[in-house]
Amino acid sequence: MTVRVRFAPSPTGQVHIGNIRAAIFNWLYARHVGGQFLLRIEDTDLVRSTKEAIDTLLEVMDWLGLNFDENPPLYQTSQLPKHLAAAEQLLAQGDAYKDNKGGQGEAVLFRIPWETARVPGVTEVGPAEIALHPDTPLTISNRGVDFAILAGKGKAGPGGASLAGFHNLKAFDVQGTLLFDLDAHLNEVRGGQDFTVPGATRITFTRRTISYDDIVKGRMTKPLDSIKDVVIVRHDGSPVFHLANVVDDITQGVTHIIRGDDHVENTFKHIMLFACLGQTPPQYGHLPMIVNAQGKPYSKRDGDAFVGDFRTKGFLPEALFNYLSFLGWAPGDGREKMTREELVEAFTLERCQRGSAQMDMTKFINLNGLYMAEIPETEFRERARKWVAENYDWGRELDEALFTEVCLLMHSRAKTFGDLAQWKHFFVALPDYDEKVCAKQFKAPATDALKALPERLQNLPEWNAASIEAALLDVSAAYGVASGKLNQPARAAVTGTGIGAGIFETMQLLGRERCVQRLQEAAKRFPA
RNA sequence: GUUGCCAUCGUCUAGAGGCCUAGGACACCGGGUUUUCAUCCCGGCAACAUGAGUUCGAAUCUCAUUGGCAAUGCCA
Repeated sequence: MTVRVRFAPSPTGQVHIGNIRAAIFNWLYARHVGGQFLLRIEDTDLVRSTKEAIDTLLEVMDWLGLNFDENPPLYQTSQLPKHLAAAEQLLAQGDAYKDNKGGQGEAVLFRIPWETARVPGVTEVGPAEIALHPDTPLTISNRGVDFAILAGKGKAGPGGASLAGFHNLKAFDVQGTLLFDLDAHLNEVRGGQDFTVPGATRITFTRRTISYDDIVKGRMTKPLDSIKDVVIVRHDGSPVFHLANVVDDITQGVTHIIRGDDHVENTFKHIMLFACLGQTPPQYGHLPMIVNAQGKPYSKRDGDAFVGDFRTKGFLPEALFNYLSFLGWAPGDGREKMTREELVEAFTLERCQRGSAQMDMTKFINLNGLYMAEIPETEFRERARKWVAENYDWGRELDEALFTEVCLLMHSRAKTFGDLAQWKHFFVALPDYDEKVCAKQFKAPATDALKALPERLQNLPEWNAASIEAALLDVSAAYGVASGKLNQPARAAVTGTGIGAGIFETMQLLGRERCVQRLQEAAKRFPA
């Protein structure tokens, strides 16, 4: 059977790296096994879903090269009739019921099945017992068992779950007297009669669990007495995520569901939904969350981790793709910088991490720098040219020959295209002087040497890096500045900063006139 | 509260009982590449959450504790 996986975002804002990482892993898995990668837009939240969000999502996926099969994607809103039909089917089968649970009107609830022969992975584990808080009466009905548990320090805690969780339920009071025996009233309860049992302090029942094998986390188990019936259609008639999600996965023939850790609890309900709809549940794999510097999973409110932001900051899509692939996964052979093809080749869900991973911007910037360095010179120049034209005032029109030279000189120093903002001084009359750097550099005896430099430069017979260096050395000697110690002051005066390419080459590129002009300007602005 | 999941250097990770006095990468510190920055090279710092057990032997297995996260919605 062909593997079919999907990425199912809800277009209610920007996509953050947690979401897109799930998309990347799905994509990688599909491409690795030669399966299909599907896109489904879960736009059922009509209030918050926007066209813009869908557009940015598509744009970001395209930018990252996350091509999906079966275009156009499936829009969840288009599936409404199928969702409702599924709810009808469940209702007709007795697997769902209507109830005015929240007092807002009648909703449809999926009933955790009492008979579980249809559901894979359900096993009886044996007798269980729960201590109850006596202030809240125990209620038993076809909609579930409800009670307050006796928590630490005699406090009451919320308890209860679906009726299916409590086979052979018996309730006792503090003396041990049997107050209620579900087996004796089973038909009445399942027929719709409610029972209230005040004064119960202890219940016993046969515990059953549902388990499945998670591709990344291993065998997962949850007791049925911790699962409540779930609303699948709201009082206003709109289907809820659980229903829509499962029905769409059936429609799209999804075989493997790879998603974030936060969905593990839902999985048990979804498996039962699949089973009650007559389908074999797909395979599940739950990815660890990506957390921020505070250790919290990224949310739409984090602002900083939107995928689109990395693009506008000048990061390379292949670097982001590579970096995100390594959050929660590693090939195990020490490789870290891998091409998309290598990643597809090496990727397996079995090697996914189980614990959450924190994004480290520094490491990402470093990796991006590696990718930047590797761009061939001509291509780099074209991309850089485009970048400055689109992002900076000074970049729209500039000396093209000079730009080519600057690229050659500065390429290795650019970790992201965003770093190109520092190239500004090459293309404008005066640099933006960094006050702190200048204050540090402009001190005697360097200042005097600096003042003498313009004249010296004017008279240089040749203008090249070697002659400039000689001139600096000369002036240094004349004013008692140690050899080489004039370089940084000169850099500050000419470029405004303390960092950059070799100062002689930089000055050569800038040209004699501008160097002289800037040296004089610096002397004026920062009289020592 | 309850249930579930997770736990190796600051961060991402390697590690599936002896190959581990725990390896790599980023960051950091020091040095070198004709004294900035970047690149490159060399060196250094730095971790198995804690406690019991199983075993001849445990980062690896078991249990407990602690901590983190998640779920517990008519959000998705």
